[in-house]
Order: sequence, then C-alpha cells, then structure tokens
Amino acid sequence: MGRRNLHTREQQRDMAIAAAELILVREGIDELSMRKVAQAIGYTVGNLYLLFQNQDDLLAALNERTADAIYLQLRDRIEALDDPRERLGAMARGYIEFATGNPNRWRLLFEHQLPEEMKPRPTADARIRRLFELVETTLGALEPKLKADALRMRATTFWGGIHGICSLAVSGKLSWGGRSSDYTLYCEEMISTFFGPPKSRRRS
Amino acid sequence: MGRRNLHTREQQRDMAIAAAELILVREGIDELSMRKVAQAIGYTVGNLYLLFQNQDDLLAALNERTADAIYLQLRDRIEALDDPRERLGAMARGYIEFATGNPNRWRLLFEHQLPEEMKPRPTADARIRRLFELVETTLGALEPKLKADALRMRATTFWGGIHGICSLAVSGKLSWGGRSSDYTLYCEEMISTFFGPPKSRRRS
DNA sequence: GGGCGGAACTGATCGGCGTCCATTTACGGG
DNA sequence: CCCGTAAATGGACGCCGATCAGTTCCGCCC
Repeated sequence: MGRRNLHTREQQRDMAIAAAELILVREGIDELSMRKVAQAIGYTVGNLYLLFQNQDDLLAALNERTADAIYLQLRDRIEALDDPRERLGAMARGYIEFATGNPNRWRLLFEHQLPEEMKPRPTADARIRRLFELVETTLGALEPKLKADALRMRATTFWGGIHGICSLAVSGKLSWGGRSSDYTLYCEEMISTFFGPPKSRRRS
Repeated sequence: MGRRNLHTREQQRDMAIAAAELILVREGIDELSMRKVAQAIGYTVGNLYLLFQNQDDLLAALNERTADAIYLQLRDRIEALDDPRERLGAMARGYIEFATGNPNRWRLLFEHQLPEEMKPRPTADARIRRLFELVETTLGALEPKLKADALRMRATTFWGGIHGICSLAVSGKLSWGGRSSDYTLYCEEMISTFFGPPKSRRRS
C-alpha cells in the first residue's frame, strides 16, 4: 500500500495516543510497545515514527493526557465546595483515588524518566504546573497570611506528602508499615497534620 | 570452555550483584542488561541464569542491597543523637540525601515494579520493614502517648510524606512548584509540620 | 483527461534485549 | 588413567526500538 489519506496526521496521532493509553491501562507499562500501538491503529511501525520522534515522544504525549485527566478530576471535585479546607481534602482524596484507580497511567507520568535530550517539553511541564497551582491557590485561600515564598513552600511540601502516599500506595509498599490498605486514611492524617482537625466533626 | 571452578556460586552471585550495581549507578536503569552484567564479571549470559531465576530476580537482590545501605546510613546518622525529634530529622535528611545522591538505586528500589509472580520475597520485604520500624520506634519515643495503631498510622503518614519529597526530588519534579532545588528545605518543613518547630532555634 | 511530482505509507533490516538449552569442557573420585 | 557429572558455553528464538529505500497513489497542472 502507498498513500491512503484515511486520516490526517493529527488524527493518527490522537488514535495512536488513545491506543497506547488503552494498552497501558489494560496490559501495563512493559507491554506497551510501538509495534502493538501500530497494529492497534492499523498502521505500520514505520509510520508511527512519522507521527512521533520516538517512543518517549509518544509516552510524553500520553502523559500530557494523564496530567489533564488528573487536573480535570480535581477541578470537578472542588467546584461545588467553598471551604478551602474541604477543597484541599477533596483534592488530596481525588489525587489518591486517581493514582490507585489508574496506577499504570500514574506511574508512567511520575515514575518513568524520559531521557535527557527530551527535557524541554514546555507543554507537558505546564500541565503539571497548572495542577500544582490549583493546590497553591486553594492553600492561599486557607492561609491568606502566608507570603508568596512561604505559600509555595507549604503547598509543595503538602502536595509532596500526598504524592508520597500515592507513590507508596501505587507500588504496594504502604502495607510494609502495617496492614491497612485504605489509603484515604493516610490522606486524612496528612491533611489533619497540615491543617488541623476538620471543622465539622461528624459523630462517631 | 567448560568447568572452571574459579568462583563458587555464591561468589558469582555477589560479583554479579556488585557489577549490576556499578552499571546501575554509572549508566542508569535502561543500560542495565543481563549481557552487560555477564560481560562485567567475565561469564556468559547463560551462566547468569544458573545464579538468578531471571533479570527481576537479580534486580530484587540488588534492591536488597540498596535497602540495607539506606538502613545503615540512617542508623549511622542517629546513633550519636539522643533526642527523638533530632533523630527523626536526621533520618529524614539522611533518606533524602540518599535518594538524591543515589537516584538510580533509589528509583530501582521504589519505582521499578516487579512482576506479580515474584511477589513473595520475604527477605526483601523484611529489609524495608526493618527500615520502617526504625522510624516507628523513634516516633514512639517522641510521642509515647500514642497507641500502637495510631503510632503506626502516624509513622506511615510521616514517612510517606518524606518519601514523596524524595520521589519528586529524584524525578526532578519538585521544581514544578517553584525554583528551589534544596530538597532539605521541604524536608524541614515536613518535620516542623508534623512535630512542631525545632527545640533549639539557632539564631538567624 | 492524462501524466507526473511528491506526499503517504510500507516492510525489510539492523543491533540489542531476555531467556532457554543442547553441547562442550575439565575436575575429582574410583 | 578414565569417566561421570558438575560447570559453563554459545547459539538460537522471538521480541523490541529505530531506520530508510522503495512502493503506491493523490491531486495538481497542462
């Protein structure tokens, strides 16, 4: 076969990323190969390299989707909430739920190191920064007395802590320190430690 | 060549693990292959499979060494300290310093997922549990009023938070929330949040 | 409408990988 | 001295990421 023109370049890119995401979710990171992606979208391997620079380029594009998905999920969780304290809790819970509910996507985003030469990916970094700024803004509403530097520091530390819970939960290593697998409990403990006990304590 | 008897099985295992660690540190995870390890110790690839069940088995053995190294480093850091608060701080700083100083070894230990069928590795899990219990014991000395369950919970949450700082630092993603690359600052913030300001505040 | 330039896509190829196993080597007991 | 057997080899297999000369056919121009 030669020229087909069934899909535009952009359509093919989208198809490839979606197919890669499906393979990632269903079969795991190790099973995600360029050959499988190519076969899934009905093209050859060589053609994939006209759409992406290399495999890591495809993975980076996939990671952008994941970052968007997390951002949107957190945004949905907080849009009906007014209290900053509740917002931070909802965001933390949403983050952990995404990580434990989509471990492969989460791991690829945060634990797969891209080679050095691909570092300058402004769009990808911007997606994560947007996610982080959501935390920083909400935290700023809760503790308005903090200066910009202190606020950034506090937000980073807090979110790093939540991120650590996710990291251990996803890799199944939280159980090393006990038996409980309800990661939300650790999340609540982290929130309480940073921001004190919840305002309205439910009975029992 | 056939039978050589230059080294015992156990010696060959140790040589292979040491060689793998060297490659891991010098060249990174992606460059760590069975073929390179075999060549480094002067044997063939096939012989490696008489020493290890497969590549993940070798990596698991390597990870045990890393866990030991972290444990010993933390133990060294705290043996001259009496105050539990200072001990926790020293452990957290030691953990972060190990992670940022040995990123490849740290990543292999915590971010490389072994396949399901290798899950029952009692020795490996015990090494990590020993490390965690060091935290839990020290925390118990600082907050003796906590019951066992609450203590475990608090220790897990605290260490998860420190672990998250490490995770973001190692993957270079802490800078997403700012510019500071002094990970120890986040560490101090986390400690202060959990245990209050340091007892003896140095001037300035 | 016909032909042709070039875009679109293929598929064979390369080197490297993890894994396996039939074969070869040489040590040590008889 | 010789032979059984443990020790180690090396080549084979199927998969991987990546490359690129070659093939096909769309659409423009005359």
